[in-house]
Amino acid sequence: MALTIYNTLAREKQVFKPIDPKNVRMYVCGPTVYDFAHIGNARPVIVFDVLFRLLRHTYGESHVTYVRNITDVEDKIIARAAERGVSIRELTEGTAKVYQEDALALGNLAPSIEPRVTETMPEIVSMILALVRNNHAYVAEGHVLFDVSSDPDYGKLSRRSLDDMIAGARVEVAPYKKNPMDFVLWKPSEGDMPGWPSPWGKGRPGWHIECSAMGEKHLGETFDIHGGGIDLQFPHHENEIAQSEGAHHGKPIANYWMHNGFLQVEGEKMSKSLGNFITIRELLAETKFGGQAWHGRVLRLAMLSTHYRQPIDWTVDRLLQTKATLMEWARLLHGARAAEAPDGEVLAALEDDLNTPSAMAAVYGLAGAARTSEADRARLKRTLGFLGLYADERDVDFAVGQTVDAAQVEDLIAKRNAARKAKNFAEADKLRGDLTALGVAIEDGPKGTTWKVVS
RNA sequence: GGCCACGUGGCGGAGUGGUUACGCAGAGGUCUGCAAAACCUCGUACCCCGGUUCAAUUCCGGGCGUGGCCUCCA
Repeated sequence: MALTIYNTLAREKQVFKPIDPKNVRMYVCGPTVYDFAHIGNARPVIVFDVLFRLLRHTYGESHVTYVRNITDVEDKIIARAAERGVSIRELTEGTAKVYQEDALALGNLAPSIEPRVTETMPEIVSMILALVRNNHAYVAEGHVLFDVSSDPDYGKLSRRSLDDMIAGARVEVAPYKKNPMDFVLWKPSEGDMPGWPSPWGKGRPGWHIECSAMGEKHLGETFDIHGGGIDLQFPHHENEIAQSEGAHHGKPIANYWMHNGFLQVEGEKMSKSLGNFITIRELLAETKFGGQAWHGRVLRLAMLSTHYRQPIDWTVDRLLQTKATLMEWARLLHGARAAEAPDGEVLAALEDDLNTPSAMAAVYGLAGAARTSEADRARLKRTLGFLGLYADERDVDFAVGQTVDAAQVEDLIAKRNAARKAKNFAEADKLRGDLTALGVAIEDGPKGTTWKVVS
């Protein structure tokens, strides 16, 4: 079966045809590193990691290039660094490191390239020069602005017309703009603000140009897939298209645009003012959400349980259910060997525009078969590994931060079994109650009593 | 105000113009000292109102609800 992708540009599912099967190229907008990433930021990272894995499987591991940038120049970074009294570099390096650790903990592969804006200045400046040369940009009061009226296709991704945008605009229009929708490519930096030399004086790039420049630098003028959150569709991606295609004489920047849906927390928009703002780090290492810390793979599977284009509601309930599922699989797979290839049904579901819920249905079927068949166990292990959902964890590993005293548990079990032998069932049941209170469930099997930590 | 998504059984969540996934929870059963695990059985749901159609949850229109973008938030 062929991979199909919902292309935002066309508003329909299309069969994916790479420009060069020997080098399939994907760009995904990464974080602006001024603060820890929140759980909403994790969605595109996980979703496009699954796509990365699928592409690697289809075209070969060495034939896919995945670029996910780190934006380390931005006004919010400048403000935050000043606020904390640290250097910009300290702030961005520290935040980027946490981001990479978080991404890894969520079971993601590292992208092929993680470029930084600070390392892309020459390319940014030369792209702006090209835009000025092609009459798509103009200089005004030390700024360089993109002239939207020069681009008849402006608005093609978000399907808005310039007229609509201007009518609905509530933006304060800078006096030096020719058109209210014109956006900044380069702006002046004064005093000790971070700045780089340019033909227009010391300055720094505007918000959108960095992605255009990094895409071109690492993937060429036209690449296959561009991904990101739906909220970036306008203006960020629209402007990326305008810039890259303006600089490249109309050559498309990407053939397929993919957008993941928004995330809500317990039915509400996540926001600092509502007090439900939650970072990946807090979910992994603190007990702020749902009273416990969560294993990264729990967060990953929870994210993949909804199709990427649907809105997702991030709830404690969902995490509890997901965790139980993963613990079950981990118990089932302990000691299993991995098969050669992931399950065909799962792959087929993923090839249908990354239908992860449908893929999970196939996984459940496999898990059922795996209870009695060693071959299916092997296949399940390989498939979950492929999805980034299993790497030989034990079930207890998913119960993050819930430590139990194994010696105490064994002792209680021994006492209970003694009571059972003596047919003192009232005492046996009391001891079981004690174990339950410790968060331990027991099973009397033919080979004796086993126990496990439960959520 | 303008533009755009989404609304499925108790919960989560695919999908489809007519045979209605899958997971969790729940009910009954086999089993068990009691349980658990395992296994078997059980759920005809698709926001509202019109329209198209032999037939709509699925297509079209309107309404309501939720959310997104237009305020450099993925």
